[in-house]
Amino acid sequence: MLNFSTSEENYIKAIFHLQQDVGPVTTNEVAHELKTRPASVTDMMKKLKIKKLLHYQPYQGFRLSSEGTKVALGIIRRHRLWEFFLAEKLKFTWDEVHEVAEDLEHVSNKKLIDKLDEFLGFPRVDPHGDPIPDMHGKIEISNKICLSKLPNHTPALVSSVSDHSSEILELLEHKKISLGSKLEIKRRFEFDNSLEIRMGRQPAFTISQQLAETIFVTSLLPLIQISEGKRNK
Amino acid sequence: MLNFSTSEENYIKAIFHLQQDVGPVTTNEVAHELKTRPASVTDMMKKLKIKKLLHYQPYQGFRLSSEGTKVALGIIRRHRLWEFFLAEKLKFTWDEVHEVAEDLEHVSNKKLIDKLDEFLGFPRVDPHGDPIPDMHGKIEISNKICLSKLPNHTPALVSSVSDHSSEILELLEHKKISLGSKLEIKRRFEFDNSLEIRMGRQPAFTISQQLAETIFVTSLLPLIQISEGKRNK
DNA sequence: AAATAAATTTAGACAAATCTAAAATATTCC
DNA sequence: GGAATATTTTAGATTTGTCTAAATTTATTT
Repeated sequence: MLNFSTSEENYIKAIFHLQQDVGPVTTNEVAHELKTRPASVTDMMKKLKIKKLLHYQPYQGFRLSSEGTKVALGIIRRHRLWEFFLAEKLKFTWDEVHEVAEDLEHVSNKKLIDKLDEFLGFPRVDPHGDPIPDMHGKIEISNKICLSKLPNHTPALVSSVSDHSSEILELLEHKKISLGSKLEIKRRFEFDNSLEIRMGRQPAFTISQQLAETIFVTSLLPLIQISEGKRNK
Repeated sequence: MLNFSTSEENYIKAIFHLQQDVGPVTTNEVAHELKTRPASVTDMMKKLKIKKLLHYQPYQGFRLSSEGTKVALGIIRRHRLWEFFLAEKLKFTWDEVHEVAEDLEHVSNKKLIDKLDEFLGFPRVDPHGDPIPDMHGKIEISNKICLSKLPNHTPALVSSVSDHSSEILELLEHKKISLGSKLEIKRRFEFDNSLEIRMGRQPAFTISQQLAETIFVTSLLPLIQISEGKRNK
């Protein structure tokens, strides 16, 4: 595996993350994500295309190639292992780890990362609950669903949180929700889409729509797959 | 404290190390140390002079300013803490740590480094026996002397080794010499400047001039200061 | 299906860090 | 002390990654 510049790595990572949600990634999306200009994105896309890391036709958006995906998973592995290290060993709080890991992830010494992985006990998820790719680039795909889509009266475990800010951390700590918490929805309020939640034997409490949309859970019961109509055409 | 580019940091660090030995540092010395061209060094020196990190007059060589020294000590602190981490926690061997630390040292998040320091138990020296500056930039100055200058029959502790290669590691392991080993010189041979060494109750053995010159020791007895004539004029 | 708006790309410029080749300065040696 | 040599600096080019402004392509509206 070749080496890439910090800048190239940031583009690859951004595209990987943007790809998760939708189909092909657009110039503007990447520019917004990386706080750079669309023209700079175009320049870099040409470079990454030449290096065969992505598929790209002018004006058509881009998709990582399989090689590009491998590279992205390597970067994400490094990022998440460092996040785990920072939280677990150095006692950083949840909201602080991301920024530091942004720098550490670009140190791309394979032996370093594999030994770090071993030192940490081969953790499966980072402090936000996101899965850590293994040394071969394999990543766990879990059955996470957004809490706002969990059916009522269905016990589930909190498995990740998609916002990493100190503000959400403050709220989650106040409500004593953390990764692994078991909860279920008792009731949904139509007015503001807030949810009444039950955790263990504690009294029920409500959480806002915004919060419910950032929490992801794994159901403890098999869920009936709700069809979302046609998949991507 | 401002931030500096990886390249600027490498120049600052090189000058700091080269300064240790002699007086002002020359363009060629830095170029050689950093495997770059003299013209590149001159360019960077102008930049660092403007940033007040060093004193420099064309053709006169350079010296770090007190600000530049502070920056250098920060880089060295990061480098040596990471080396300690790699050796102690990730079980890297002695000769492997330097290269990886060369990359990690440029991640300059103060909180990261101070928490790493704490996690490691505030180590005083890195795996080669070189002192680690503390969070205020204070560095221990020890009374190390080169083993080749230790008087005969004077017990001393091995306190650092100035070569970090796998070749010297192999030799030191074979002779069972490590940091903290107590030894004394029994006899010197004029022919090749080899030394007969005694470690504990083991049988004496000899070491070459080359090896003696890379090992530094702290005498367990106060040594008479040998005058070296005039200091720097 | 034009006209307008939005997104994307191109063209050209710039800063950082490097290089080569030539010029300037210091040093060494007879 | 002056010629030869070594060192250092300058001048100008190159690469990477960025930018602005203008041109091009695609999408949206009426």
